[in-house]
Amino acid sequence: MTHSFTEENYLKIIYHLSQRSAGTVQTNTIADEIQTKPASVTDMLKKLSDKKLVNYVKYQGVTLTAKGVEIAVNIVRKHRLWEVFLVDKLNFKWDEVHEIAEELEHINSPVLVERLDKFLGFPKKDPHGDPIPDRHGIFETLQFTKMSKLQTGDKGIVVGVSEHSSAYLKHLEKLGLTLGKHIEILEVADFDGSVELNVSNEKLNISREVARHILIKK
Amino acid sequence: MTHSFTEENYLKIIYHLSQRSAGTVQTNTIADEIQTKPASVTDMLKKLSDKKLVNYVKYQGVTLTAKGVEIAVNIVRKHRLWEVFLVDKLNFKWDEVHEIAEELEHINSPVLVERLDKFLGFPKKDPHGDPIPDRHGIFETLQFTKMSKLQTGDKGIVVGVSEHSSAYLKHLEKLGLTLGKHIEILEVADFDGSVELNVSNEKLNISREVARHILIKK
DNA sequence: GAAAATATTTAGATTTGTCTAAATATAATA
DNA sequence: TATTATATTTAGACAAATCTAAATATTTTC
Ligand SMILES: [Mn+2]
Ligand SMILES: [Mn+2]
Ligand SMILES: [Mn+2]
Ligand SMILES: [Mn+2]
Repeated sequence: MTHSFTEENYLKIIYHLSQRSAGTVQTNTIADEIQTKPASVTDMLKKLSDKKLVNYVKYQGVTLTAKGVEIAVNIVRKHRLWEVFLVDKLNFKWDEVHEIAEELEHINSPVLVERLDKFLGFPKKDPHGDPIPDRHGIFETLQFTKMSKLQTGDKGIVVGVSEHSSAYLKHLEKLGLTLGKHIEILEVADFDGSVELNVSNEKLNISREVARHILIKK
Repeated sequence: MTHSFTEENYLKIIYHLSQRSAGTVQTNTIADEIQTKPASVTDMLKKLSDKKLVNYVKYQGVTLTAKGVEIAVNIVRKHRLWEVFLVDKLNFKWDEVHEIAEELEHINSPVLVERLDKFLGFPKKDPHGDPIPDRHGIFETLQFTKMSKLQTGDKGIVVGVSEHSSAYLKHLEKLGLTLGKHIEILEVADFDGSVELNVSNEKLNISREVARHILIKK
C-alpha cells in the first residue's frame, strides 16, 4: 500500500527520464541520476517489477506501468506544491527550495496535500515554471522552445528552466532572466552560439550553455 | 552529523519518557512506547551510546546526554511548529495533526524551521497547549494541575491535555472542553472519581479517566 | 561477422534495523 | 535468604538497500 522513500525516488526518476527522452529508460541512466551503482538499480528494478510498478525486461530497460505513473505524478505534485509554499509563503528564493522539497515530497498524507493546494490557491505552476498536476494527476504540458534554438529577431517570454541547480538559478536571477520576463534575440554568434538579447530594456550576453536551459514561449 | 528517522524517534521517546517521570528510562518502557521489542531497544541504546547521545548502563536504564537532549528538543520544536501550521494555516482540527507532524518533524532544514516559526508568528504553544521550544531549545514548562486532582469549588482554565489520541481529543471537542475554557468543579464523586463541572455555563459530567488527562491552571 | 567496448546482471558481502528464542540479571515474594 | 517472577541482554537470523568484483549481454567498430 505505501512505498519506501527509496522506491518513490526510483519511480520519480524513471518518470522524469522517460519524459525527457520518450521510450524505455536504461539502467545506467538511472544509476547516474540517482547517484548509485548500476547493480543497485538492477536490484530495485526487479523489486518494482514484482510490485507491478514498472515494466522491466532484462537488458532492455524499463518503463512505468499505469500504477507507477500514478505514484510518480503524485510525488511530482507534492514536490511542486511544497516548492510553491516555500517561495510564496516562506519567502524562499527559487534556487533554495528544491532540496527541501526533495524531503517534503515524501510526506504521506493525501488530505495534507489537498489542503496545502487550497491554501496556495490551486497554483498551476511551480517556482521554476513547471506545471503542477492536479489531484487527478492531470496537468498541461509546457509549450516552449529552448532559447538556444531561437534566431535573431525572435521574441518571447521566459516560461521555464530545464536546469534546477542552485548555481544556475542564482546566475539567472543575477542576470534578471526570471520567469515571465519578455526577451528579444538581438544576435546569435556563429562561432560559439552565445546569445545577445534584450531583457527589461537591457542588453545582455549569455553563453550557449546558459541559453540551452532557458525555456521560451514565443 | 545527521541522524536516521529511527534514531531521532528513539531520542524523542526517551526525552518524553524522562520528562514524564524524572530519572532513567527503562528498556521495556521504550519498547512499549515505540511498538517494538525490548531486544531491538537494547540494540539501539548501544548504538546511541556509541554516538554519545545517551548514557546507557546495562540493566540500569538510560538518560540523554546534553547533545541527545539538544537533538530531541529540536525534534519536539519542529513537531509542535508543524502542528501549529496545520491548525492555524491549513484548518486542521487539533485531533488531526499529530500523525502528520510525526512525519514532518524529521524534515531536516534549519532555515525552513526558522522561517516557519516566523511565518506562524513565533507561537509559544502548540494546538494541545504544549510549549514550543525556541531556536535555542528554551521553553517555559507548563504549570498545571490534573483536573482529577481538583476539589469541589476549584476554578481554573484548561491549558493542556496529557493524552493526544484522536479519539480522546474528539471527545473533548464534543464536550466543549477545549483549550482556554474556564471551568469550575461542582462535585467529585467518591465511588468512581467522576467529575461534575461547569464549562461555558453548561453542566457537564465526565469520568475520572477523562478528567485525568485534562490539565488545568488554577 | 569477429573483436573490442560498453552496458547490464549475478554472486556474494555489508549496513541498518528488526525479530525470536535462549541466557542472564535484577526485583519481588515468601 | 532461597525461590519465583520480571526485566534485560545476547546470539543468531532476516529483510531492505547498497556495494564490489566477476560474469554475461548487447552494441559498436573495424
Ligand atoms: Mn524541484
Ligand atoms: Mn520546481
Ligand atoms: Mn503531537
Ligand atoms: Mn502537540
